[in-house]
Amino acid sequence: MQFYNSLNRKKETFVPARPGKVVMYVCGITAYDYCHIGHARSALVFDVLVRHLRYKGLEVTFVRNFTDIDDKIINRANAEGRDWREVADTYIRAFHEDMDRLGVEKADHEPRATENIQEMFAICQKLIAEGKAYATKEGDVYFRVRSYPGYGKLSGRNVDEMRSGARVEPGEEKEDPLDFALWKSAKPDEPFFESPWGKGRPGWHIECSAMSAPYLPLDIHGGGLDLIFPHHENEIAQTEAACGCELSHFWMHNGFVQVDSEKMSKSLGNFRTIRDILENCQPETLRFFLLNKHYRSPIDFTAGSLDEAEKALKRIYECLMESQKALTRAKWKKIILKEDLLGQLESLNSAIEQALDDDLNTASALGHIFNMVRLANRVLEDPTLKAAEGAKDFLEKFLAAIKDKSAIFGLFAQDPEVWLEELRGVKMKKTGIDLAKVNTLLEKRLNLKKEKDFTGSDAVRDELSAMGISVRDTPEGQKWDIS
RNA sequence: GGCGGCAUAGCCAAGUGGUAAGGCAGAGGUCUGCAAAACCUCCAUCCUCCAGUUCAAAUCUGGAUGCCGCCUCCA
Repeated sequence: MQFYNSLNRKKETFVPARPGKVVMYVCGITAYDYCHIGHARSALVFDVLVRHLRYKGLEVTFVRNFTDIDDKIINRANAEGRDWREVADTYIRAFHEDMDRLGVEKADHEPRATENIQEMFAICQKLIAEGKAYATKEGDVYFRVRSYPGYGKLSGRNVDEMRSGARVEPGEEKEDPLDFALWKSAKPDEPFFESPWGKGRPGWHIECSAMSAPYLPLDIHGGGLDLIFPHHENEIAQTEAACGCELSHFWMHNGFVQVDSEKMSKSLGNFRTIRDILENCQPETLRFFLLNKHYRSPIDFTAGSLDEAEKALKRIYECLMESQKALTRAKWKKIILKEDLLGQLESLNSAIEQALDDDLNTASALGHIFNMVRLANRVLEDPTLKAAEGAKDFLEKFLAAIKDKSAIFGLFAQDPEVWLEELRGVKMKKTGIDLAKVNTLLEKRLNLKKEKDFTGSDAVRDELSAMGISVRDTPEGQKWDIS
């Protein structure tokens, strides 16, 4: 297995520190608003990573934190006249709801910043004692950036060339503009914790250092691309300066989701929340869309992108349904198959695993799923082949392979009929089509067809078509779909 | 100004040294009363451009152009 390690900017063979065991920490959300599609991507990418590692037989300890004290949470609480704790709780709950719907598994540990205040004190005190941090008269604690020689190794920055910290807020007493806050003194009316330096609250970066402390050293640390600087850089500095060990051997960062080729931002007003999107599509469609591209590439969310994902997924579910149906056959014929179907299936199956082993290439892996589907469709299409014992064997193995892989992707796991029915419901809701009217027309068409009045039945079909309904005739009768 | 990333068909998207996966859309065929779905066939002699390395490059190197991200809160 190899993954791209942001730390060295190249793919490296993944070897966990302890054989067979992986410790993975991913930066979770700051709980001040509903999650958007970008949060969904990050969660999904690392969800699939964990699933894949487990699939490979590794014992994974997965930690994903919550930031539940922060300026934005406080601002939101003030604006709504609520307690900040209540705001954080609300959005943490919402996070879990959204993630459940998307099929993102819970982390093994989901620490909250406010539950780890003592650990933050411990880190601060150790750093101060060793001269790597200092407290000011106001009760702020700053990290002495120049005391840590490795500063900038993740983001590829040079301390002497950085002008980032050149900004010093009024009232700050930094020794060096580069220094960043570990602990912030509380302004009047702000929530606070009693600390060795007076009333205050944690700086953002120290939270993750405290929450990851019980699990060190980490094999993989993940998060969004934007967190590389300053968040992850600072996290490395604090933790490594305090513990003297490596924070994480691998750093993995997921790319951004853009909306109509623009960055999602509050100011542009183009935020798309998960719950908003799921009003009009199945969770699995969003999941498929986000996994159908390599995790490090930027992904552009546009009006049509979910429709495309939906059609692609439907292709797979229809194939699964037909395969299941074909297997209900009672008698199978002894026919020698000309083609080595099982061999092809097997090589596709291993190609999927290889793709995931190579920097979690879900896009490539899903491509191979479609190749499997094509293979199965070919069997299903040929009446002779379909009845052969070899086909039975193939279809059983095909369904087993899909089921096996669905544990990694978190896709294709539902009952095909249920999923397709749901899809119809979603489309019905979206288009506002009247089910009763559709059924009336379908019945009318059926009767006309029985009377061989094809002109009449075609007229009804046109009428349905105008409504956005496509009808097809199958051995089991009329089937319809919203196009 | 500093650091980094990306550029593959109408669209989405894999491929990082051996001659272009997959999805959507499109064309023809099989099937069908006609359709639809499915299947079969076709759809990039070429991967932004220029130069170089190599027997061989979309893939490596240098340069150009374009787009994007980070450097301030951010998944």
